[in-house]
Amino acid sequence: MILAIVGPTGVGKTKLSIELAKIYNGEIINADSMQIYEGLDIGTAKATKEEMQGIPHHLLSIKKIEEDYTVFDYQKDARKKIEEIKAKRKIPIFVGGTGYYLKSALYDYQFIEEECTNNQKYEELTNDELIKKIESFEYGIVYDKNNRNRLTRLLSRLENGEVPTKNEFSLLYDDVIFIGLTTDRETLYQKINERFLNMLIPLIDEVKPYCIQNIKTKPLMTGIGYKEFYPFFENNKTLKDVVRECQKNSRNYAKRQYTWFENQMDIHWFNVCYEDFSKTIQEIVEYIESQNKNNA
RNA sequence: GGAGGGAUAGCGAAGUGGUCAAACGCGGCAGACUGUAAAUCUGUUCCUUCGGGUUCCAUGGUUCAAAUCCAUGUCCCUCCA
Repeated sequence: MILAIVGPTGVGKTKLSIELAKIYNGEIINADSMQIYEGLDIGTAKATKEEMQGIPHHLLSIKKIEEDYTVFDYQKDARKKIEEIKAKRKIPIFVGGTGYYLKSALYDYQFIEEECTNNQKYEELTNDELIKKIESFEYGIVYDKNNRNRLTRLLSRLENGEVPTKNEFSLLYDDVIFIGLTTDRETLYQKINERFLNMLIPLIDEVKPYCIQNIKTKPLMTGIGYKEFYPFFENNKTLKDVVRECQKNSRNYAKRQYTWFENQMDIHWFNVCYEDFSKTIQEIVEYIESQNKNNA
């Protein structure tokens, strides 16, 4: 059995994962693209040592903020972790909000080995020129004409000799149980706003050194709760505005996560009972049991 | 008390007689996703039974035609006393 706990930011995935790990003798594999990085702890709401309660956590804080890490790396790392944990006769429990990472690990995504991923050679080209080059391959590919990131990546793949395939994926493992944690939108947004306010003071301590030293590596420039602080320390924005922006970005992110999970994966959703979390756990355990019975 | 300026969709803001259900930005909602994914990109945003219907502070007027012109009123801002 492999458990995969998904859901939008701020619903309570971490808490659930640790409870389930205790019940099923599991080890947790992080599926959050930002928690991969060391030094991004508060803003990514990483589980603390105390919260982990001795449960082993994998792929957490494994990279330095100046290191690159992509789905390609994640897929390899995650699959290796599955084998390692299974070999110990323990249960791998994926937890995280990065749907793409999770899907790449558990479904049959195939990434071609490449020398490096520098797309700098395309910097000079306009989108139209990129498109022209893409079309010259005559694969009849559907592309996002304004999405520069994806155009350069697509062209890079094509020039690397890759032949595009259909976008349908199937599960690599037949014993994965997907558990989605959710709540109504209003409650979620309220939770997100509150959670950010509660982490604000320690978060400022965490981000400040990066801002002051003007360190702008990829994770710092993409992570919500990090990138927004740079203008504040340059005195171009008030703290109030930064807070509002972080909360808004988190809310928008949560929405995008729903879009992914609902349309890219087959998730069984559970409404969280915040008054009595044990009820939620109970409900999920029952579901897991029923799934195991079906599989047996 | 006197002189000006303004009131436009959830918000900000264009528009100054017809091509205006009204640019654009923000916010909201929905979607896409094969190496940046907490990223990047797309669509949509007065109501609608998709035929239409009702809008640009209010009322009245001019005109074939008004968000746009005129009158009065209400509220807001600036300046003079």
